[in-house]
Formats: sequence, C-alpha cells, structure tokens
Amino acid sequence: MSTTSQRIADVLAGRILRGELAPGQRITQDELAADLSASRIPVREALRILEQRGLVTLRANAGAWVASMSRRDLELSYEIRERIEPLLLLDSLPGLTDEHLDAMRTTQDEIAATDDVETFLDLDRRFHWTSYAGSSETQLSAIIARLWDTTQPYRRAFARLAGSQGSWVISAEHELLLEALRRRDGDVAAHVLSLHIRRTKVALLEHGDLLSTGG
Amino acid sequence: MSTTSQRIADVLAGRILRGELAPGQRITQDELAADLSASRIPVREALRILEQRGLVTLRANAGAWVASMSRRDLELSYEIRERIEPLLLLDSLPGLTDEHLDAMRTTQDEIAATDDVETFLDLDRRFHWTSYAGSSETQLSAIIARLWDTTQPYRRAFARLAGSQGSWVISAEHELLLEALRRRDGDVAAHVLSLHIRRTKVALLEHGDLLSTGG
DNA sequence: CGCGGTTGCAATGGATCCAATCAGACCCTA
DNA sequence: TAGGGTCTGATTGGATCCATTGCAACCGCG
Repeated sequence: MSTTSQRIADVLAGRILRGELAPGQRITQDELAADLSASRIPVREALRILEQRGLVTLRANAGAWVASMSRRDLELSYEIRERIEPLLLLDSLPGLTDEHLDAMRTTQDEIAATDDVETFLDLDRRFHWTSYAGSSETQLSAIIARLWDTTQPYRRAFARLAGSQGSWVISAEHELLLEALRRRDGDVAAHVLSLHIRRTKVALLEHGDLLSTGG
Repeated sequence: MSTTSQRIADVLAGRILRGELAPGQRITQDELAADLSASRIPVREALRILEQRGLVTLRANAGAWVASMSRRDLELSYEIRERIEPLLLLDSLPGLTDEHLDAMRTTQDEIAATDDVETFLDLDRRFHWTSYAGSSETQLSAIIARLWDTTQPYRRAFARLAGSQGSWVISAEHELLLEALRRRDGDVAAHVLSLHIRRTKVALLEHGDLLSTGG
C-alpha cells in the first residue's frame, strides 16, 4: 500500500483536474483532513506534492489555494509545449507499437463521436499520452505532464465556450498525426504536433474572458 | 522570518548545488534534523520542497537521496533548454536595462579572468540569469531554473575534466550574446543562445565518464 | 466620522511520541 | 554449502498536542 500522503494527493488532484475545485479557491488543511479521515501531517505533505505538480499554491503561514495562472503564463505554457512536446514524440516514436497506434485510432473515433466536454478532455489527453507511451519516464515527460495539468482548467473553460465548433479541426489534426506516426515519419509527426499546439493556443487566447474563473 | 522548512531547504539546496553532497548520496531525516537543530517535520517538508526542485529523490518508506540523472535525461535536459531558454530571453529583452547589460559585461570580464571551477560556475549562472532579469517570474523561468539546478553536478564534473580548455569558446559566445542584446536584436540573441546551449551539450556528452559520480 | 492600535480567534507551523515498514543479518534446513 | 525464512534494528510515516503567525473585528482616539 502507498502512503496516506500520496492517497490524499491523488484525491485532491482528481478534484482539481475534474474542475470540482476552481482556480483560486482556498484549501484548508483541517477541512481536508477531516474529510479524508487523516491528520494534518499527511495533508501538508500532499499539498507539497501538488505544489510540485503546479496544482496548488502555498504561502507560508497563510494557507493553500488551487493554483491559477496569469494570461501570460498560460500563453507561455503553450509556447513551451509547442517546442518540447515534439521532442517527447520523437523520443517515443521508436518505442511505439502497433497496439499503441490502434489504441489512438480507437480513441480518435471516440473523440469524433462525443459532444460532452469532460469526455472530450479525457479522450484528448489519452490520445496524446498514448503517443508518448514509447518514451520512458524522464524529466521531459514530467514537465509536459505538469503543463497539461496546470492548464487543464483553462482548456475546460475554453472547450465549454467553444462548444463543438472547431472540433473537426482537432480531429483533422489528430488524423494527420496518426497517419504520420503509422508511416513512422517523425519529422512530419513532430511538425503536425507543433502546429496543433500552436493553433490551440491561438484559439484559446482569443477568448480573453476565460480567465474569469480565478486570478 | 521565513519558516523552518524553507530555511532547511535552502541550506540543503546549497550543499547539493555546491557539490558537498554527491548525486545518489543518502539523506537521513534524523541526521539532518539533528544537524540543523530542528525536528523531523520541517525536514520532511524541506525534502518535499527540494523534490519539487528536482534536487532530491524520495521513495515511500525508504528514504531520500540526492537526485541523479541518467545520461539520456541529461541530454534531454539540454535539448529542452536549447528550445525554451531563447523564449525566456525574448520575453526578458524588453525589460532589460542598460544596468543589466553593464552587469553582464562585468561578469563576463570576471569569467574570462578566472581559472577556478566553482567561481566559473557561479559567474556563468549569474551571467545568464541577469539576461533573464527583464522577465517576471513565470512557470517558464521556474522550469529553466530547475533544469539548471538538476544538471549542476554534471556541469561541475565536466568543467573539472575539461579544465580551462574551451573556455575561450564560452567567452566568445557570451560576447556575441551580449552584443546582440546591446543592439536589442532578439532574433540573433536567441539564435546565439540556442547554439551556445547546443554546443555545451555536445561537449558535455562527449565525456561519457562524467556520470560516474552517481547512478 | 475616519484612522490607527489592540485584542481575540482561527489556521498554520513545529515538537514529541507511537506505529508501520523496510533492509539486513542470522539461523535453520535441505 | 546454498537457499530461504524469520527476527531484529533502524528509519520512515502518522497522530496528537502546543506554539506562532496572520487576519479581522472591535475599541479608542484624533
């Protein structure tokens, strides 16, 4: 069995990523401890773990809050991803099996079929991370996972606003990516991925009001 | 005054970055607590803080170690830096004052004059981070700071092996960077920086034996 | 009526104590 | 003698209790 700290961190991370807790919202140690039937010690460690993942902001002698990003931070996050996710994809490609590609195929079909925002977010995440499954766990994947996590609330807000408009663009880009991966063409795949992220960034930032969920 | 956790984290980080503790070396909570006259609670939090900075590796019910990287991780760290440090530099450039540039000028003169490895590492770090001083604290600078921190032991090992050979190349690149920044030529500055990092990576990885310090 | 200081409470930070876990040595057996 | 199992010690993880900090309401003074 894992530690209590890790269990608490997992539960809290899930709540944040599912949007049950909004960016900027206060988190009190006592409350969480009582809620999960533990003392405050593992709660404090869990908050440290989530600070590390960028999901929580801590201030000494003041407390903890669900992390929120400035518009500039959000923009830079996408520009980082645009430059290093292709790196991870190239590192992953040699290790990608046909089973991985089949799984991506299936996931993409489900993406094209869904209208629910939460389902889409989940599937989109799965689609891309399956493409990274050929790479071993490194600092690179950790950094990217963190960027995905911290921007998740804003992706959700955007997806809600945009509705299903433009979802066909995403599907088209996913198809291009998938085809390039099948041909084992790393250069094209990396390029498509880079463009995919850049276009998402632009679309997302056009909605200036999506930062209203928290400062 | 800050918290005890933060103070312990700072002390331990300093020891690791100065090379007093080698990668892979065990850290026991009791020892650290006794050494710094504190209980184990803030020590545990300090270890979490340093795990966040990538300086310490934690395993549940087993303990803490000074973090070490695989060769592949080291290589990827440089490839990430090569792609995103130019981004930080471009973000910083509008905010860079003449005072910043003068400080870089002075630091570079000191770099050219020194033969001591520790002094060089310190000055080189200062040179580049001064060039980022025009940017506000974002996730981007945090990621890069982390990459600098975690690769520090290997930079040190390389600098010792290489001695002062090739230090003129570094100085030449720094001069090019400085000149481009003075002209406010972001494109050239970013390009020089990218090449600077890439060349450093290649030189560093040629020494396959520098990973001997820890596994 | 507005501002500064003070007081009280709520929440966090830290210390001590106890329980659970892991690593290694030792012993017993085949 | 080699292998496996058990037992013991050391170390980490967690709970309870106390100290400290920060925030806010309240009171007094100008």
